[in-house]
Amino acid sequence: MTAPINARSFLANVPLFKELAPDELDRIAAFTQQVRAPRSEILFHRGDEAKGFHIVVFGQVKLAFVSAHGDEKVVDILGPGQSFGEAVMFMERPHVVTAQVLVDSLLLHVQREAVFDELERDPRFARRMIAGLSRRLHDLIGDLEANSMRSGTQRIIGYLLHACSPSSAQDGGIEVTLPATKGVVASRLNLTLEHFSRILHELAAKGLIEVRGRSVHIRDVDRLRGFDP
Amino acid sequence: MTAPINARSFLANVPLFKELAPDELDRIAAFTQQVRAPRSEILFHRGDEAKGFHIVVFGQVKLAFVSAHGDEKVVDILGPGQSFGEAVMFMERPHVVTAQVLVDSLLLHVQREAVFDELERDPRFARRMIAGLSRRLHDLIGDLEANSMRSGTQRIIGYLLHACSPSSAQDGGIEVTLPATKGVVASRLNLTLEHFSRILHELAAKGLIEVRGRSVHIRDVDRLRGFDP
DNA sequence: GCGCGGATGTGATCCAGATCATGCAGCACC
DNA sequence: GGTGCTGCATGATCTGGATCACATCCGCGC
Repeated sequence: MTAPINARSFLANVPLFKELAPDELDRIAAFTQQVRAPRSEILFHRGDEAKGFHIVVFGQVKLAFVSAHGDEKVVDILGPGQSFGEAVMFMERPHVVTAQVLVDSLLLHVQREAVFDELERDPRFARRMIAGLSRRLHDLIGDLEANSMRSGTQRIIGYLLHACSPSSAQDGGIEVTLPATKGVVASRLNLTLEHFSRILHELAAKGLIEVRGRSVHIRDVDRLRGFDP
Repeated sequence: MTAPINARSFLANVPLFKELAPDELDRIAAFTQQVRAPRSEILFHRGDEAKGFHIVVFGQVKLAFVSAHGDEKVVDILGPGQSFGEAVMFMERPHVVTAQVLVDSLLLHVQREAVFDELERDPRFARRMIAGLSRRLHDLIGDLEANSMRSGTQRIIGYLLHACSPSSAQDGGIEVTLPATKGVVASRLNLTLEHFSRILHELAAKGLIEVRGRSVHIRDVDRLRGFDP
């Protein structure tokens, strides 16, 4: 299902490919295919070969470890503009996580060859790629720190604060909407759904937040930030 | 304490710089300085500016999170040939971990500028850098998985097996030497020293390993691998 | 060979968070 | 207006691993 024309215009808006010359974009587009995936579809499993990497155009994808026993731990929840699978593609290794689509989505799949070729040609592209990997690495270290040095409550607070950081600091508080079901977010934070639920209610009981379905209202950002110690 | 001549010959043997042309090596060397650091010296703290990245020539360095309360969690233990600090350098962000020297060491410090310049010039170098970052990312995801999906015992077994994987599979078993004190290794595995000690003794009690100081003798690799479930 | 400090072993106890079990609310689909 | 699903809350209980508190061991300088 290759559709170079459409893919091209999407590509042009992905951070990674912005400012590429038209001919470069054409070459990339030639190796790119659109992937429509309905909710709950699995894009790849751990162990599958990585022939390229994915970009989310619209929709939502989760990356997760899945144990032999079926229980899973969500590594990340990805939305429009975000990409995944690059690292594993560069190493020419099988995927280490499983990617599952959370809501009906459109993705682009860029083949390895296109990226490798472009790296040879355009140092700016290489820089962009390096920047992307570095950012990922940085975020991952942040998660590692959170998981090993902070309590569940602290992780949730951190997550809420992070999720709302660029948003308008209205003085009536801030509204944060969880990107996925509570179960998925809980797992992303390395918590069980039950524990997540309890902590949310505890924070609500202390007047720090209000929860209505997936939307969390933070009454006072600073008070939430300076909580618990 | 810049010493281009010596640094050059070290650089030539670092995986990252292997196969670079002599003039490229010269340019890098011009921006590289040797750093001698005695045991327990801190190379940088979380929050310090990252002006470049480090390579271990000989010796050993640990990277760790340090909480306000003084307790730490070791992220990695690095030996000769390994480098660290690249990701943070590329993002032009302060360090997120603290680096402390474990035994008297010699390091190289390569300045940002040298790397950025070289990236422009040599796509092979960019590829090498990308490969390095990808590997790091991959390993980190492995740690994340271990910490969130495996028990302490499983993490220790995994660590032992990984540490001996390329070594000679003598049929009398394999000898693994812990790279640092048990306290440091324990923290690396996200365990307390006490817990680590107990698990080691438990494994020894089951006849799977023998521990004598820092050296661990694995009687039967396959039996160790297929333990616990 | 003595004393000292860092690195360990071991027991007793504690606790955050997981598990198990159950109820229930929405919401789509006959 | 059931009937079945998926998502969520909440109570009761369990447990891996952390903490605290000592006792040791071992190398090293003097």
